Amino acid sequence: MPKTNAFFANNLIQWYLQNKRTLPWRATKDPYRIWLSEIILQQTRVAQGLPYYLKFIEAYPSVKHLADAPESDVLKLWQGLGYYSRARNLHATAKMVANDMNGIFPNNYKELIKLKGVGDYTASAIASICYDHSEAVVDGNVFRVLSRVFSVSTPINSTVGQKEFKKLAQQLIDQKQPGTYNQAIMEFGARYCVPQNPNCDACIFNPHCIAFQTKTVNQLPVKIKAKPIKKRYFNYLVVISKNEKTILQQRLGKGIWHKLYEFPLVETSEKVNAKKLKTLPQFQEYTQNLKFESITLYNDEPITHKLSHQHLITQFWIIETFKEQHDFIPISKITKYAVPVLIENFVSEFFANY
DNA sequence: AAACCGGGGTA
DNA sequence: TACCCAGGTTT
Repeated sequence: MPKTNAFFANNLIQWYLQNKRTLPWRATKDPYRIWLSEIILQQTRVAQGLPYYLKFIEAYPSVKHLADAPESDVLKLWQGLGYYSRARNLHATAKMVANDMNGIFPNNYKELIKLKGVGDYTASAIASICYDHSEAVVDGNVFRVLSRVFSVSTPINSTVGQKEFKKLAQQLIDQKQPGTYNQAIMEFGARYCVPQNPNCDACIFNPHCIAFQTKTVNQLPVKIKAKPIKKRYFNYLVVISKNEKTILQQRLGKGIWHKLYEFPLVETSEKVNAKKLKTLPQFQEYTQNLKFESITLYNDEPITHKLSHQHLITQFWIIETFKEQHDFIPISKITKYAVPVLIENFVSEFFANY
C-alpha cells in the first residue's frame, strides 16, 4: 500500500503531468465546456467522444446557443453516440442554466447534482476541475486503480461498493489540486492501469500495489455479473412511393431510442416471413390505407444490431405503393432526422442511388 | 436493489 | 465471445 495518501497523490499527479494527452477540454476551466465534455464522455471512450465534442462546440459555442436550439437539432448532432437520454438531458439543462440561472452554471457539487443528467461523478468532476473543490470522482478508471492498489474486492456495481470506493477516493484526493488529481487518476486508469494485461512490471506503483504483490491484478475489480442479452425481432416497413417518398415515425414510448425516428416497426417474438408478417394486426394497421403494390425482403439474412443489453435481429421490408399520404416525406429528407445507427446504416446503403 | 439505456473498441 | 468505456435515471 502507498506509504501515505500524499505519496499516492503526488506520484499520480507527477505521472499525469508527464504523460497526459492533449485534449481540447483540458485547455479550459469554462464550466460549459467541462460540463459538455463530461456528459459526452459518460460511458464513452475519448476517441469516440472527441469528434462530437468538437462538433458541439462549433455548433453551440455557449450554453445559450445550445439552449436556443431545437431539441431535434441536438439529437441529430448526437446521432451515433448512443445513450440518447444524455442529449435530451443536455438540452434541458442548457435551457435551465440559460433561462433560469442567467447563463451561469452552479459552482458547487450540491447545486450541480440537481441538474438533469448530472450525477455524482459529473458533479464532482465539474466542481473539482472548474472550481478547485475537493470532490473526488469515481468512474470506471478510479474503480479499477483503487481496487487494485488497495486490493478492494467489494463489487464495484453494488451499493456498498459505490460508497466504499467513494469514501476511499475522497480520502486520497489532493486538497491543493483536486481537479488535476481527479484527471490524473482517471488518465492513469485509462492509459496505464488498463482492464486487460496492464504493464505492471513497469508501473510506478508496483511496490505499493497490493494486487501486483499478491498477483491478483487480473481478478480486480470485482463486478457482479450482468443479465444475459435479450433477443428482439424487428421488421421495418420501408414504404416507397412512386414519387420517391417514404414514412418515418418518431419513437415516443418507453425504451430505446426515445424521440429518434425510424421506419414503421413491427416487432415479433421470432423471425417471420412475408406471409406471416401480412397476418399481423400491426402490419395491417400500418398498410391498410396504402394499397401497396409489392412487398419484398431487402436483407435475405437478418441484420443483428448489437446493443449492450439486447440484440435486434432486423429485417427490412421494401413496400412499393402508388398511394401517398400526408405523413410521407421525401427520401432525400431522411438525413434531416435523428435516427439510430441501425437505420442510418440501412439508409446510407439502400438509398445510395436516390 | 435491480432494470434500463447505445455504440464501438479490445483481447 | 466477453468485457469495458471520464454514468445516470427510473422502477
